[in-house]
Amino acid sequence: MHPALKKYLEGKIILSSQQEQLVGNCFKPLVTKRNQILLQKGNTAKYIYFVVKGCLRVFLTTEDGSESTRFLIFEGRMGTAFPSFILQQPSQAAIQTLEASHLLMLSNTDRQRLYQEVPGWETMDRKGIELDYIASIERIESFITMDAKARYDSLMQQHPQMLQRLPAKIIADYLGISKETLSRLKSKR
Amino acid sequence: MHPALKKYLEGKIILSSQQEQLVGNCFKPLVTKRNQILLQKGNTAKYIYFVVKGCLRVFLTTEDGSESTRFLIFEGRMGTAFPSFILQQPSQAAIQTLEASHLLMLSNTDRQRLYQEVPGWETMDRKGIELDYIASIERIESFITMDAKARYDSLMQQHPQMLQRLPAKIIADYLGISKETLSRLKSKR
DNA sequence: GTAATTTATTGACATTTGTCAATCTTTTTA
DNA sequence: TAAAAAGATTGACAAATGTCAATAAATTAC
Repeated sequence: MHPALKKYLEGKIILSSQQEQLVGNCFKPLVTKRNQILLQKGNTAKYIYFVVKGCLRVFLTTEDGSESTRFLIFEGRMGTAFPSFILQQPSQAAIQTLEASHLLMLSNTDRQRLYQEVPGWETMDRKGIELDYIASIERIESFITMDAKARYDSLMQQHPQMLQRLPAKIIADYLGISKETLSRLKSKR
Repeated sequence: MHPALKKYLEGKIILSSQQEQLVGNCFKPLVTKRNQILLQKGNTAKYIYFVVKGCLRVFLTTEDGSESTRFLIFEGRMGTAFPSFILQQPSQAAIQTLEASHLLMLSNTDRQRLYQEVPGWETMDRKGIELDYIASIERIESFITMDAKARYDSLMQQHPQMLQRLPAKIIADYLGISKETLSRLKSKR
């Protein structure tokens, strides 16, 4: 098993060496360049990605060519185009790497297999989904209760590394604002 | 077991009569009036609510007294102040009934008990959480990609009953807009 | 290393949305 | 049923944010 995945699982679940091997085999390594498309809009998401190194972006594209970032996934985290992956339906969103990345891919079938063959895996996974869901609830609240400036400040406080690492236009559409507005917010202290 | 709950579980899980009794006992009935507070902001959510009849509102209050609706929960659905319930931390949000309601309450400890004693319960619950999470992702997307009018039209199409049943000001803050703006959107075609 | 491309900033202006206040309507309660 | 409370609408105006265009800066690719 990849040491980064092992670290991720530490404290979340205890695996026998046999189980560890099974889990390790289910996560297939993938090394990508920057700006590589992992999932095209319209295709069905087959994998969840664990990010060992690099960064993924799940984003929407509209008819007129504009893009909106639904999620960003950094080192030590898992993610995918969740609705498509769970419902096994064509994805509204696409997935791309924002940096050269090292990934571990878990297929939907292997995911089911882990549920069945590794006691405790489903509980661990459920708890992970619960936390992701909570994060998304908090993001919804940020849209309901905060203006653009407040959302930016909040992001700056919670994920300062995001701002340094990613182009501002990605941050802007993650926040749901135009890149010009973000640029002005930054200078406006 | 309450017939509404039985109907909810139908097709999701198969229970022995003994298990059915256990589940039925875990969900405690509660009859409320309109505008009754089920959870105060600052308290920790102890229950998930299944709505047999009526409607719940999970909402945020700010210092200046304004309110924002985080979630609305109608008949045949379950919900609570999710972050507080899962993390067992003081809730940012409060819960109130918007109508006289019939509820079934599941405590956190009984929830754990069902996980342990009813095979398949956790799987069913996980799938429910996945769907709720998907719904919240779609709501995030609505904030990133749509303006107020588009969000209103979308809600009107997906949940027309909500608009008829609830005061417009509740709808407005669910959409993240002022009640005046909503009022204008409605007349504007 | 330089050209090409992408990204960021800034200004001018348009549009959307919010706020406040007044009034009208509906619903609730006594 | 009448009074009171809550909710909805509308106008006037302010504030926030978007759009378009020009330019500057940074990054990427050859």
